[in-house]
Parts: sequence; structure tokens; C-alpha cells
Amino acid sequence: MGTVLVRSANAVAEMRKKMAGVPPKETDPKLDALVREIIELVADKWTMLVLEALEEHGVVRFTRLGELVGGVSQKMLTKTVRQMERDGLVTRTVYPVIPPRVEYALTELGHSLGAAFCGVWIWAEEHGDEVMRAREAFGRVGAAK
Amino acid sequence: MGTVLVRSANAVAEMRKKMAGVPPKETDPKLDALVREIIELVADKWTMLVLEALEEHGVVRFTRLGELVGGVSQKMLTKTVRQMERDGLVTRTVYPVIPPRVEYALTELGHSLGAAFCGVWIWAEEHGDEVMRAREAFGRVGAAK
DNA sequence: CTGCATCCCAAAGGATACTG
DNA sequence: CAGTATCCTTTGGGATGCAG
Repeated sequence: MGTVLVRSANAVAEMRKKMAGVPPKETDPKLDALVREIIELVADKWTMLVLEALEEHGVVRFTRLGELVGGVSQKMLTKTVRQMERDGLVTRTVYPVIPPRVEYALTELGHSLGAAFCGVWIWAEEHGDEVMRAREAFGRVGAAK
Repeated sequence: MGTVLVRSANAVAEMRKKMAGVPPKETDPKLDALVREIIELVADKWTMLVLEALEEHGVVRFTRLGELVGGVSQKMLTKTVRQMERDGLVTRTVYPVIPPRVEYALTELGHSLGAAFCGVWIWAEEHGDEVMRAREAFGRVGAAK
């Protein structure tokens, strides 16, 4: 724990120089607030997994969706899917038959969000191992927790 | 809307290329597991906000970072930033001076993740209002809770 | 200034039982 | 099958105090 890691200040100074010439992104306050709201919307594990599952399998029933997501309780699946329905990401179609049949599918909005996340899936595919290695390397030093 | 972040076009084009060789909807189990791990990594509100803050402002100190993120407690900021450091997303540079000076910056890996999320920011910009409207419309009907 | 430690409350989330 | 309701454990996260 007490290990203070001091990285080369040179590298940081180098970074500063690089950044200096680049007015990176205009920090638009109202846009920022909007992005923030959306972040709080989708920054949820189950939401992302449901989104991915529906993106891949199209129209699925409740139980099937739970299987696809994996490791999710009925409670959380219901909650997540309701929230997504509320936000216009999925449609929930109830067939009043016995036994009940409820099908979930992405809306256009949902599909567009899935497409937006596509870049993240690709990142995961390409850099996932780097994260794992970084984590293990750090774990042997930090020893935190 | 037209004035979107410039880097977006490049990032998206880059991703299209990388996707070209990939069979679209194949459910690869090991790839899926990897994506799942990454999701659990980044599906966190503060992580995303810190990522965005560092992406926009470059190298910042601890307190400044807290201001940029906004509404985060010192405890959670420390925790989040430590986790990101552990995962190789940020560097933490400590200057052993008085008063202490600690600077945070994205690593290459962190920047690449930020670029991957760029598509999501754009989505938020384009479809954020739709979500808000869908939510309010649903609220008047659902009346749940 | 940075951030660890502690206490403490509120929210997230799992397990189970029950209903249409 | 697709939930709702209940209980209960775990985690998230704020407030405060203190150390380097």
C-alpha cells in the first residue's frame, strides 16, 4: 500500500505539449449536460447486456432473454427491460394467451444505440486482453483491498 | 447537430474497416465473455464521466478532476480513478512536493476507449431528446411505482 | 492538496413464494 | 410463462476526521 508510484514527469510534460496545440473538443455545456443524462441512462451493466442480446437475437421472450443475458435475476431483468421500454429503446408485446407470451424487441432508437455501442464492443475485442494484463500487473504491486 | 466532434468521422470510419472482415451476428462465446467482462468494467457512471473529463481536458489534478466530473465525492473519485489506473486506462503521477500534486491523464489505452465511446456521445447528442420525450410519454401511462 | 479510514445510511440486487 | 411482492444481504456512496 504505502508504495508511492512516481511516474516520469517527462512523459507527462510531453503529453502536455501534445495537447497544447490541440483545442481538443469544444466543451459545450448544454451538450455536456445532455451527454451526462444519457450516460446515467445507459451506464448500467444489465442495460448494456440486454441491448447486446436483443441486437443479436432480434425478438425474444422474457425467459429466453434472461438466458441470453445470463446471471440476471428475474427482478433485475424486469426492472431493466421496463426502464428500457420507458426510454423508448425496446418494445414489449404481450400476447393475452395461456401460457402468457411476452416478446421483447429493439425499437429503431434501440438499434441506433446498439450501433453506437458497436465501437465499444470492438474496443473490447481489441483491447480486452490489455486491460486484463494491466489489471494483473497492477494487482501484484498495488495489493490493495 | 451538424457541429459534431470532428474526431468522430475518423473513429467511425476506422471501426467500419475493422468490422469489415467480421461475420455480423455470429455469437462467439469466448468473444462474448470478453465483451461481458469489459462491460462490467466500464458500465459505471463515474468511470465514463472521468473518461470524458480527461478526454476533454487532458492532464488534470485530483481536485480539478472532481470539479470537472461534478457531483462526485472524494471517496468515489479516488476509487474510480484507482480502478481505471489498475486497468491501464489512466496514469497517476505523484509529485512529492508540498503541497502534494497529483496529476491524472489518459493512457493510450484510455484514449482509445474514449474514441470507442465517441459513437455513444454522438448518439446521445442526436437522440437524447427522443429518450426524454419517450420517458415522459411513458410516465403518464405507466404510473408505476 | 491528496487521499485513506471510519461510520453510517440508502439503494442495488438476489432468493423465494405467490398470482393471473 | 411472466411477472409481482417480500425479505434480506451486499454494495454504493456521502460525511467527517486525520495523516503525509
